Amino acid sequence: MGNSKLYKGSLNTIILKLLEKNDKMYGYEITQRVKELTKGELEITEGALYPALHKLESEGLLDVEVVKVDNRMRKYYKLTQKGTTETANRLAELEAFIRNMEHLVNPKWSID
Amino acid sequence: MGNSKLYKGSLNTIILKLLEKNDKMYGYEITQRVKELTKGELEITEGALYPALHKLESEGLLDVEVVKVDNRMRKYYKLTQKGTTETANRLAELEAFIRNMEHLVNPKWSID
DNA sequence: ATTTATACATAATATTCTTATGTATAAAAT
DNA sequence: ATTTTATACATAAGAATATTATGTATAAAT
Repeated sequence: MGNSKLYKGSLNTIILKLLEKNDKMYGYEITQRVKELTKGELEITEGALYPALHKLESEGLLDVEVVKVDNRMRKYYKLTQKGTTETANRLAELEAFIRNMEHLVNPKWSID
Repeated sequence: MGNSKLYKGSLNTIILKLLEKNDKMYGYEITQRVKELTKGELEITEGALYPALHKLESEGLLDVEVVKVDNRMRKYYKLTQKGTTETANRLAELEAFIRNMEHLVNPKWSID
């Protein structure tokens, strides 16, 4: 993903959040949406995305529905109930992460 | 590091930033400082920290100075000139990352 | 005397991602 | 007409980064 190593570990959270907002999406759509939302700065690679989707499905966080559009396959993913709960948890973790990084990188208070 | 997977990839940036602020630090000190600054939420493991410090040193971003205090060894690390430059780059990347994650997770504008 | 804290280190394993490769159809460009 | 680009999925080999487990050694606290 992208050029920066910082995204490592955040792909699942990104996928879950997009599905929370958009009800159902397919893989290729996710890559394009992320590109748009980050103005081209974040490009999800297929080698990361598809295994991630499969894993989230196997964990019971996503349901899949295969559809044929213009003679091409699409696999639409949507959050399960468990997935919706887990998304809230992941988002809380993300916010905690960002708060912590801000403390470390731009501390408003300091013990020095 | 911690419980969340999100920190994967950010350890180097954290180390560099702490050294930018504190001139020189030793490994154990870094683990304790991070723990304090995050109110215990982020605990750097030694198995991640020491290899990271060695790598940053081998890349020429850190200089090391071995000191004996109370008959115990300490390896003090500090930024090289190259390390100072690289720290600025990494911090800019971190800020870009956080902006992008905010766009993805809490978009102020939306194309939907 | 034992445990906890300080202080370093590395090996085996797990996780996550990149890069490369593969299949297949539709649309656009040459 | 043919080649390239876009759409749409997938997986395997390898790199990068972290966890867990283990090891050495000294000082302080229980």
